[in-house]
Amino acid sequence: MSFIEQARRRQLIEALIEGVAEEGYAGASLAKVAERAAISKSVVVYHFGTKDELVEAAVEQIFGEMRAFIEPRLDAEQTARGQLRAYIGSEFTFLEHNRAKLLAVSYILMNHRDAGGALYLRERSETTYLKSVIAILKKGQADGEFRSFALVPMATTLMHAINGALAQWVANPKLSLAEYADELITIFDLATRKSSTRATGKAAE
Amino acid sequence: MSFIEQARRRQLIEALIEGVAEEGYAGASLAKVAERAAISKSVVVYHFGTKDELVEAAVEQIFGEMRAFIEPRLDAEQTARGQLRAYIGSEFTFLEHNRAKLLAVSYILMNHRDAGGALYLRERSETTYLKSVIAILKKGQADGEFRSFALVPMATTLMHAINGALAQWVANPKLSLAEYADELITIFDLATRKSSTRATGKAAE
Amino acid sequence: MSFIEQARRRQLIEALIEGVAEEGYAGASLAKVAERAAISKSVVVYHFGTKDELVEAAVEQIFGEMRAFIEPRLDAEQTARGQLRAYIGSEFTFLEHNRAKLLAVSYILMNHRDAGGALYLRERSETTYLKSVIAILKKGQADGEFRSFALVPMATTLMHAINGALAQWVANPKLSLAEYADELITIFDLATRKSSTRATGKAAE
Amino acid sequence: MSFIEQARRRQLIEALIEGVAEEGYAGASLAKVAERAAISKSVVVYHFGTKDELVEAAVEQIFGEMRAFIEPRLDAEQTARGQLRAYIGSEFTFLEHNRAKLLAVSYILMNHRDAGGALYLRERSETTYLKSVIAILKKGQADGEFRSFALVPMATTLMHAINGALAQWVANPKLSLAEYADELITIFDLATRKSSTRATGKAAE
DNA sequence: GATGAATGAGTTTTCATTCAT
DNA sequence: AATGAATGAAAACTCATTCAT
Repeated sequence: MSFIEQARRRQLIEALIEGVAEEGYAGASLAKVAERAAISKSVVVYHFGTKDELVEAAVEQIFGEMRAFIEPRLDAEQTARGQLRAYIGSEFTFLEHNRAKLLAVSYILMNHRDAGGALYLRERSETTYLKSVIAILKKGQADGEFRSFALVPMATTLMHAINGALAQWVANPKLSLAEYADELITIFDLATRKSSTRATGKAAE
Repeated sequence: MSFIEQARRRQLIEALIEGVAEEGYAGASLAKVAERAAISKSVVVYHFGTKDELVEAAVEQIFGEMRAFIEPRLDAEQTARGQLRAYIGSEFTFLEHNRAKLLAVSYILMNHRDAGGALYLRERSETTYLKSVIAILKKGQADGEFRSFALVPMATTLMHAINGALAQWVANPKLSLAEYADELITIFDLATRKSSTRATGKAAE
Repeated sequence: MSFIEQARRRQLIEALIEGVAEEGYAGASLAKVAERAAISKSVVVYHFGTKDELVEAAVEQIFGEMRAFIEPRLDAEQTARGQLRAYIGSEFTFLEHNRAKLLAVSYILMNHRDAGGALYLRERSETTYLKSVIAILKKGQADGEFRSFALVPMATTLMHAINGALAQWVANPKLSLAEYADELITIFDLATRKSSTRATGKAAE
Repeated sequence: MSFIEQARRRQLIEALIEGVAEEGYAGASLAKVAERAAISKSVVVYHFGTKDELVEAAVEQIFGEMRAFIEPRLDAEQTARGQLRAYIGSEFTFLEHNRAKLLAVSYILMNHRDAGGALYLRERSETTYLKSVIAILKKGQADGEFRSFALVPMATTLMHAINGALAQWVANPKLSLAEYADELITIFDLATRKSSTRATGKAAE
């Protein structure tokens, strides 16, 4: 892929993200993206072939960035409990610097359907992100750090809790994300730990 | 409002709900609603004046039904802890019998914007539903049942947790909602109770 | 169907026919049809739902008119030979007064494809028109009027011969259709009759 | 013209022919041709300047090949009757090995128009092919082999008869072209010969 | 020789809305 | 109370072509 092509693709994906973050999924229209990028609609088609491919490329990219940001922070932790805190913390850090991206993703996952009307991207997000949270939870149970609970509801709740933070932040931009993150860390610490365990650190304060 | 008018409105709102639940927010178009109700587009306009008014009427109605279902179940509980469990339980019971309605609401809240591009319905849902959860949490803290935590993140998390259950259920229709509800009850029981409190019953198992 | 609806459909079909006759299949575009009818594109969609339905409605109508014109003229003849002459003669008479319609049909049959890329209308024309010619030929052979020959090539040749006349007429509008018809009558008279038969009348001159 | 240039032109013309034969005139678009040839659109433009020139080059080439195939076979015959049979026979032989080419030509002749909207290629085909048939017919009449008939209708009918065979073959690929050719030979033998003439050979069987 | 990039005009279709009846 | 008719704007996409490299 040529340099100019890469630049254009990046520019168009950015335009899409901004548009969707501001206007909702309607901001993903070829016309809106082209206007934001100050080019003609056909350029978008030229570089992506299809609206769907643009949207999917954007999601892939954001997912990739998130993974690249979060994974090393998880690997730096030994305990499942530490990983859980690191997961929430790094999601929030990422969120803080990528509001538009996460907003865009959440609009797209809710609205983007293939020709058959299926929400295939939703599924992909589940399998990608849910799985990594579930892995942490499983490890915590295996290591005796976590109590026994059903994995899917806990993981789903955590992911939607972060999404809820995003929604709150959008509604109220003065919200302190750091404090919000601490609250979530405590909530999931309490929700997952073995009840006999005397919690130490923040969660027990 | 005449009887026939009421019937029509109910019919059209139902058509909208089905359409949105199946096809996403695109299912809210006048043409789709009219087709589903097997009448002409102009009838919809006649009874609601505007697409927006139809959509908003649908949301109002669903919100009303939820309130009517949940509130008495909350009032039957004395303790905040009991109310919290009742809240989650009755949300799930409602969900079980009103999948399409809640699905439709979640699509609409995410997509419906006024002429100026504002998501005003989202705000309304927050003020309505969040507030009732916050009231429970506040009472629990005042009565010494709950630990000290920030109200908004906890309430937001709970509401999005329920939304997460809906999403999981849509993706996997065989999911046991009762078990899922129990898990959530435990999670929020653990997350809210005073740490010194020795939980009894399910939550502590 | 209301009166105004019928009128619009007739008008739009007419616009389509004129457009296609003048500009080829490209003249069947919604924009061109709408412009010719001096209305907006959406009116066409309103009345036909789809471009394909408009095109197919036009073809049906023309086929119907042809059938209505030709069939009684065939029924008025007792012998196969007479029917063959009547067929050619009435096709030419029809052609003379419906140049645009037949031109349009021939463009459409050559170009109109369904979503899968199949030329389904061609097939329909074959089964409709070829069959009636084949019936005449069969009868002629059964009655001993015609020699033995393969039905499909003869029928196909006749139909394409008439199409050829249309093409010639378009290229050269001063062409005498009556004389051309006489030539074709003779050609197919000679081609079909029993070789022992002494032809009488024009064909044998 | 360099060797590589020639090769490219041949390749592109071939891609055009295949595309048009399969998809109709829409298969003649630059994008489709380029995709079929697995090169970029600009290559097509580079070698032909214009879509129209590509299309016309393709037609020229096919016409040339037909002429090269048929002419010697005509020259090998002394009598007009023999030439007529040879013409039909060699057209069919050519057709049998060049289905896509003839299909493509027939789509192009029907659809390709210049900027002014004129079907100039049609005219060219008439003057090229019709003329050679007319020459045969004229000779047959001059030599007393053929009866008196109008030249244009007979020649047009013959040419369209062959086209009809192509159409039948496309609709029904199991069709025996050899038998079909024999039928046409007989038909035009009977249609052209002097009525007193006792036909010999196949036509009179 | 070949191609990547861009474009404006064109395609069919969906949409919310207005208006007269 | 209902609806048929019409519309302009917008949607995604295709097309032939131009231009710089």
